[in-house]
Amino acid sequence: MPELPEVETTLRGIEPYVLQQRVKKVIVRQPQLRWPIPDELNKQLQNRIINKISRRGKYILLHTQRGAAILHLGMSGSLRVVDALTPAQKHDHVDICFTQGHCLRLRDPRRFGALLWSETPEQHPLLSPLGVEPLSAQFDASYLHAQAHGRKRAVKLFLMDSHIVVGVGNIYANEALFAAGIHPKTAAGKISLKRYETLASAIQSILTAAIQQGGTTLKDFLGSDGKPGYFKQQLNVYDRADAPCPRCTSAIKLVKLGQRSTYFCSKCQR
DNA sequence: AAAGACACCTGGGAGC
DNA sequence: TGCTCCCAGGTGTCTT
Repeated sequence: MPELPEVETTLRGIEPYVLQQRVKKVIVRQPQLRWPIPDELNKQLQNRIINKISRRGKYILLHTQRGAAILHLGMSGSLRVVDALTPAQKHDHVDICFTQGHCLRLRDPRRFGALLWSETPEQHPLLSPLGVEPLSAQFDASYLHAQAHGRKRAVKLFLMDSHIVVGVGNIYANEALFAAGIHPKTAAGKISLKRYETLASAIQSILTAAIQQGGTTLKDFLGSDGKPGYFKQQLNVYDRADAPCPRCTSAIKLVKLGQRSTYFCSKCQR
């Protein structure tokens, strides 16, 4: 479900309700997410203050003075801030309740998300191998070009590999390659530095624009305020198989790459 | 070392 | 109406 813009939208939405709040208790209704929610989570968070909230890739971190909860929304996860008395609905798996009477509620129908605890989150095995942030200064054409050296895999899969760059999921990988005029099956290692310049800036401008619009709502993504994202209106290729290419009007093609739907214009993307 | 397939899980829509 | 099948915004892990 969420890619980087949706996670960032979620984070910004919940931040005012979470920062500097003291945790009263954690209610776990369904601990079986991608990995079991650790038993110690309530013990670690109870009576502690969330003094910082951050994002690394698609992970959201709720920091306390001595450790952090690590949260991932998977394909279908969402976070809402609700009054603690609001009845939990199906798939509302976890509440992090605060002393002020509200709580942060995690809903995740498919349960591909995760909620973990680490005293040293930056060294956590899920986080430490992650690649660069696409909106950071380290992400540029020469980084991509260097990482791609000698690689034969399709550039789209290369872009979606979180060990290279985080946060670029299926929607934005498709859109960025369209914007850059690069065919998604091109071997990552045979793309020139020049073309990586176009691609890197396309990724950054698309992610930035999507964040500004509150993310992309396909069917069920809602920001923590319950509003959808509006970026879907600007998707040029994603989910538009057979529709006319906005640039040249020829039909958008759909193929599978790494079992993921891949949309592109065979005329505009070479 | 790198690439590819598979796994986890539920719900929605298409087609019959 | 109801069944079956396919698809979905992610990503760690196992196999080649």
